[in-house]
Amino acid sequence: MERKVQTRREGLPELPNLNGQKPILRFAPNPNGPLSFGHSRGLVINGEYAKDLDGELILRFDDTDTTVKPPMMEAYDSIPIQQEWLCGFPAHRIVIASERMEHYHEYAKKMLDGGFGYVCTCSAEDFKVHRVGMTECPCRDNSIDENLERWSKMNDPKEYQPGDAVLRVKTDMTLKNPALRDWPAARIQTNPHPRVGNRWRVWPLLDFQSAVEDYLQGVTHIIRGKDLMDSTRKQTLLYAHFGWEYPETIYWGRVKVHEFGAFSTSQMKRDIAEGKFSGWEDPRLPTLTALSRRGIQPEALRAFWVELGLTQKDIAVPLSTLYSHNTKAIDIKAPRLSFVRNAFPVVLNGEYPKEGTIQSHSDTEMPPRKYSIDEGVWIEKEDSSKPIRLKDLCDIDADGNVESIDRSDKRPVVHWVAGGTSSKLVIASGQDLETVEGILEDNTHPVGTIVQLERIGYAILEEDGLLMVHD
RNA sequence: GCUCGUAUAGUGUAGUGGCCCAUCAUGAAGCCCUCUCGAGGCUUCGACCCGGGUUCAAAUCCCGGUACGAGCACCA
Repeated sequence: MERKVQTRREGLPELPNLNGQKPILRFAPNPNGPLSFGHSRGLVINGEYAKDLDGELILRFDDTDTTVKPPMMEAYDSIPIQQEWLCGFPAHRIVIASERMEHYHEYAKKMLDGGFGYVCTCSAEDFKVHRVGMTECPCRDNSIDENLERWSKMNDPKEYQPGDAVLRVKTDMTLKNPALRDWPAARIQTNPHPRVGNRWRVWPLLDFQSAVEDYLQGVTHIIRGKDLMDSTRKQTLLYAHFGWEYPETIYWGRVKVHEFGAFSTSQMKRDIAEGKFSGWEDPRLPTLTALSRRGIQPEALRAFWVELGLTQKDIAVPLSTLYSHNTKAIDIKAPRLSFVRNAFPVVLNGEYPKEGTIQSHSDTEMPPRKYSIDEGVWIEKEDSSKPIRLKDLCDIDADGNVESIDRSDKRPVVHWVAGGTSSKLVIASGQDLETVEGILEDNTHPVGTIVQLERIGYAILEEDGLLMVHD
């Protein structure tokens, strides 16, 4: 009996409603800090589609909030670098929202002119009562002229102050979903923006700014977290007012990586300021710079996210899944090296080759490593005082007497160092930084080389020691 | 409370009515190879949330239940 082999879809699912067009995708972080692991999903998914379908990836800085999550100037420079590192190509366009404010103002005014927006002077608390009670606020029925006048008052420093008035999109106060009822589109902020200072007073909120910008840029597909589902619905209502067609939208669910815990950009910023972490590159942090420093390869990150796919399911994945992809990326080019922790000296008695070479990598043609022994070697304390096989050298008994050059039995094979240099291996485990002292085999690999420490795992050579990649 | 969404092995994932006693990866266990607890090869383990309905036929469609998650900000 023959059974047909089931066809399994490889990679990302097909993009819906492509209709032969090249997709225009975007990834829009808030530049209030460097990119982190969480951002990498959006970058990878949007980037892979843009690359595979010969479309375009827009990198957009949604930096219209100067109060709650104010922008950080260095992020404007670091984010494009991190984006290119991760995606493997630079974004086709970079859009900075704070420099396109005149467009948002233009469409805000069109909204008022068209009678589908209004300036609301109710307090947030008062409006909440209307939202919950499905009642209309008094500002809703004001004339277009009244609204235009109030709009200019919002923009006038001598008139409305922050909190006095917001611009709202007129939807329907009896909509089933409370989130959609006359949602806010813009508000007054007087904190200076790091890029454009106090040039603007009325700033758009995400749902409005993003919607207008997606339209202006001709975005065809929006792929984002399902927490933004209501954003889509709000923006679709706005698009209907303008007579635009909303892009195809796809969502992914929440991802929890247990080892990373709950890091937020603002929390990390505080912890770094308090000295809890050494900086954005601290190997304990889930930032892209830290991951890169720790030897995580961009292709591993890409394979990881593509494999998780685009389901709306909430998932929890262990970091070991990412590590498994990373091993595939680094093993083939990682030279082997010995690092002896808790070094214990063993004097060798008997005949054995005092000089020789050992393979650097059993599956590649890497130049072999040389060793030279005076009278003994270092082994790990845990391996001492029992018969062992010194890897690639000889069998010895518990006292260091050489028993055989060839492997004679199934005794454990142990790594060792002759000479060597004392070094340290730093291991980031959760919130802790563990340092292990040891002796590293002499080598000429440059800083930044990812090596495999035999019987320990992968590590990256740094100026002052070794940083554990993963095992 | 209201609204929206999701539910396949330990963890992820494929699968849109019959090729499914369910795919692939990861994980665990074991074997082979290898002078690493690495890499590679092989074997084994292990799942369609529950209850109804539609149908000749349901993991797949419909309805309830349950669980989990998200939104209801003058944050993104």
